[in-house]
Amino acid sequence: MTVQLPDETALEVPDGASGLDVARAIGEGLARAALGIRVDGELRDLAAPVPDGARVEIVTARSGDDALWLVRHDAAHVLATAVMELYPGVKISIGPPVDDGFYYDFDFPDGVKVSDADFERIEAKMREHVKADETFERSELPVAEAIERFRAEGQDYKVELIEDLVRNADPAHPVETVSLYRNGPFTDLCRGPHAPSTGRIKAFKLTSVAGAYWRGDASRQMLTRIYGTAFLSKDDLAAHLERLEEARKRDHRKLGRELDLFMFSELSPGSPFWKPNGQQLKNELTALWRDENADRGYREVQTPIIYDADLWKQSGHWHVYRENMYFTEVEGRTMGLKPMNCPAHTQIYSSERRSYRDLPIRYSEAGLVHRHEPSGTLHGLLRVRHITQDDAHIFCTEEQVPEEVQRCLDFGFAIYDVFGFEPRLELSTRPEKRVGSEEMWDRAEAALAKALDDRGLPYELNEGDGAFYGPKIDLHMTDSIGRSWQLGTVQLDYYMPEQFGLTYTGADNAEHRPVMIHRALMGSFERFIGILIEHYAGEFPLWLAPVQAVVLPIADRHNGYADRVAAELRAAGLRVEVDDRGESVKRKIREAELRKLPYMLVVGDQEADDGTVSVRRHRAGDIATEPVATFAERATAEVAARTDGGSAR
RNA sequence: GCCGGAGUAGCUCAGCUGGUAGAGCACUCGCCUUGUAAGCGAAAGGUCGUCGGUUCGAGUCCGACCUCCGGCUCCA
Repeated sequence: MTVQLPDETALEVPDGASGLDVARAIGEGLARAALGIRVDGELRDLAAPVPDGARVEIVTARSGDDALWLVRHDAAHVLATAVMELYPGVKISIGPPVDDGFYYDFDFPDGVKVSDADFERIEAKMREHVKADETFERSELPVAEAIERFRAEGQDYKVELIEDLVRNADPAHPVETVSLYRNGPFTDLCRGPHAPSTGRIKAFKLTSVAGAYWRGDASRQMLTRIYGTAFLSKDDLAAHLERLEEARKRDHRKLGRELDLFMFSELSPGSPFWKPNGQQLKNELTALWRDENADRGYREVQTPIIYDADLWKQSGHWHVYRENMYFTEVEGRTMGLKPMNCPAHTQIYSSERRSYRDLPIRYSEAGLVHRHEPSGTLHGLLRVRHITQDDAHIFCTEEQVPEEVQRCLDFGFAIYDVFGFEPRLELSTRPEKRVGSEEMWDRAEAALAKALDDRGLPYELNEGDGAFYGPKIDLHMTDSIGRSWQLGTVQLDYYMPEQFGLTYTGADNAEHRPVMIHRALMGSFERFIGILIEHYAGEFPLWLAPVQAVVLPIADRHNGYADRVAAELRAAGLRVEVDDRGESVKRKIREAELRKLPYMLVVGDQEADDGTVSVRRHRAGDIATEPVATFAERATAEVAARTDGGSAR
């Protein structure tokens, strides 16, 4: 028979040849290096038979993700092997490879707690199995036998997995057998594939331990998940750990403290305190948002943060969202802090009679909302309870929906472009806890999908993750260590206009129901700034930098001149400090560099005589000695352009 | 909310098996008057997250709670 190789050549191999046979036919060296194969696009064991005419690709350490996937999958099994030996009575569940490594979930016997202090011991045991270079052997077992086997071993989770496999199978292709993989003393229920043997894991490390619900279900058993990572060389592992270390340096929580941007207090968990520097940055961002809103036909409003529960009953929040809201009793009335601005905006809408000629009406609000996020989910600025949204609600006719949604997307991309962000798009559809009719959801979901498709934008379908009142298009960004966060959102809502009885008078002089579009582009200033800090690693573009320049007099006698320079620059609209402490220039520069201040202006006898400043740019070093006015022009132009001035990394 | 870990000076961290707290940097003061990433010296600074327990004695051991960190669930 023949197989197709990636370079389009055909290779003659004996009937029934395995992947290894194919590799051998190409070369002995390749056969030794082979970890697995891709057959017609599917990753398989090296030992798997190859069908006649198949396209076969040999996976080696140089195959990138395929190779990592195999080795990490292997490492997960080796982890389970070690844990089974060290902790008799442990029950195993699942252990897949993931983005940066792998994990395995265990149910340890009562009283056994595993922490990272145990990693050394577990890793040592894992090393033994890697060194032994145990072969991964695949076998197939009839379902009944497999269940019996795992039941006998007390591996209840495996039994449940097999039973579910059988139950959820396509009736046309019932599951009759399951595959097992054995390495050394350990056998696991596993679909595969695996590399030929444990010795192919050239470098691994356990990284963390965490709780994880069995099958991701919060009502079920909490298992212990051990995370690790594995690579094809020690250098790759070292490089990976190095990257993690670098990522930690740009963690917004660390930079927020170091750069004096914000702080937290135990007395108000999940609520940032903006310090002057952080507030300055937030103000600049708000100014950008205001400018852009004004350009696009939005009118800014501000609404109260606390309302009678009646409002929340009418909006649906009371029924669906109460758990996440803060309530208080005042003179016998139940009042709730707003978790969203939408009901408030409907009040303004319905305060007047509206004509079709008025639509679309676009209200924007830097709205302050409070949500009682579960304590375990709070995370710096990225998950807070005190949220300032760059919110807006558009009231329009059904016909106007497509254009308004497009405008929102355009607006979002325009904002993200300022920072060089490339968000990932998601379309989130009807959730389980929802309001409104199925027909309404069909209509709304179709409208959003069409908006994305019309522009050919790639997006992910996130089923069941919509808002309770309507589907949404979300813009996601990742933080410094690769966690994804939702920022912007555009939500289509037919429900709330109905609930609040919103109307407009049409050209036919009859009353009609408007449609509401909820949209936040940055999402919240808190989360957006968190991402921004990590994106810039705290080295903000000039327009955002809380302090844009610091004047550094060389000796006390230059303080007067330094003050005059600062005054001139402030008059030009720049945010300038003078460091007139009796410290050395070296020290002042070092500290300014650590504060990541964009410009340092050194002034001494020479500069005072000539009316100049010696300009040093953060990271770049000395760039010029120029008249104060020239520097002012340089800096104000940079600010006006809202460019990153080359500081983004 | 759930599982695990952690909480010592403003920050980063020491403090062995219980014997009433220590360093560097920062802050304050003094000297130095400085030319592109740390000048020198002195003083000061802590209810060891909170509350309770064990003990002659608790930063250290035990319990509860709070907050933070890593995940899980959740993220309207």
